[in-house]
Amino acid sequence: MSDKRIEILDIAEGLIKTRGYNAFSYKDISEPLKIKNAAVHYHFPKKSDLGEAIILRSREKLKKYNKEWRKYTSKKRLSNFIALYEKNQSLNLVCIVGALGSSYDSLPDNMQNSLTEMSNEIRIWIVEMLSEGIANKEFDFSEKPEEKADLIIASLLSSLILDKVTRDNIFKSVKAAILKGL
Amino acid sequence: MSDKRIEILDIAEGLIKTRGYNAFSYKDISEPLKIKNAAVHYHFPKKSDLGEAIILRSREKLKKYNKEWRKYTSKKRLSNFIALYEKNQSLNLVCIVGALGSSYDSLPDNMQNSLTEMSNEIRIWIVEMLSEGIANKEFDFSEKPEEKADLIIASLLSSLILDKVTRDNIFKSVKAAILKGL
DNA sequence: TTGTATACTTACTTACCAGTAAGTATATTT
DNA sequence: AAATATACTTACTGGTAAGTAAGTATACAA
Repeated sequence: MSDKRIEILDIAEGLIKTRGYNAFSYKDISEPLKIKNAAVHYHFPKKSDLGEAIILRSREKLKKYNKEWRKYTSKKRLSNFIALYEKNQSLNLVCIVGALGSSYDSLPDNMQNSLTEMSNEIRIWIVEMLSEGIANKEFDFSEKPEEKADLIIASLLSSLILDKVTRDNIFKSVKAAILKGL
Repeated sequence: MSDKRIEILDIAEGLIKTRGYNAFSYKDISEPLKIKNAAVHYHFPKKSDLGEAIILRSREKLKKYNKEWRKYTSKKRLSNFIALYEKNQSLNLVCIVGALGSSYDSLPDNMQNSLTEMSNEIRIWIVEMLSEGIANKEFDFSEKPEEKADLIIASLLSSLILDKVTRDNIFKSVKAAILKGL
């Protein structure tokens, strides 16, 4: 991947995570990079191509982490997963699923499909993490792993949204509540 | 409030809850009502007026429920609160805070402010509900009411988003997990 | 050295969107 | 009966957005 392509993806991802898919234009990307709007179209002919590329890049990153973290305990893996959201929070960003999911019906088909696949990949991953933690007695909770996973993912996702809206630190208390419940 | 004004608010609220604030136009409202786009501008001169009116109407509704439900037990009140989300879920809608909050930085100032006030009103309300439930032994949990309230609000909010994205029933398991944790 | 791929710029089209000014129909008030 | 308020329509402006066609500069390869 060329440098410019990566720079475009980085800027667009930031815009999606603060303003959403429908509130940015190619001008918002081309201006800070000091190129023309048509240059962005050269790399990503349609806006939906750019949107899909951002989702795919995120899915690749998660796949990479999934592999890398296999050597760690379940506890450590979950803690690392929470740290991914903490990173967004420190930059005042919403996560991709939250940013795009809330306007799901307005998204082009290719983005809807890739986003759906992404969120299901995350769910499977976390269920696996929790099930293993229960099996080797690192975790102790009464809910079904699927139920627990959904609760964790859901609360992390929206704590980022609520952090912006309430102008308070919801993430902190949600993180504490999640760890207490394991 | 006139009939048309209410009809406009209803349609716009549905559009926000499925597509987000930046993905609908006055044409999307005027067409189904069989009026001209300028007629919508007559009722709400600027789009941000319409956006703010939708938030304000929601806040009024919540204030009304807050009053009406005072006669009920804490358990019943919380159950009613969850039912508000269940209503959205059954219509495949995201809640207002989720729909607007995820693109917070793109919203006009008046909407940002009203949305922030709304979410803080909800937090105060739920903390009150939980604190009373603890005091009269209807509830039994170890977290601080503030922490618990944030977890409940956060998980409800994003279960609606994740329902759309995963095309599964996250809300159901999140609701179960919340009730189990009280 | 000629060709070809890459990474753009220039210049444009088409379309839509928010917003407005001016006029019209109808009902209500004075 | 005249004046006024309400709820629009008609007709328009200015701006911006997505997307494209054609041309240019550079590097590297045949």
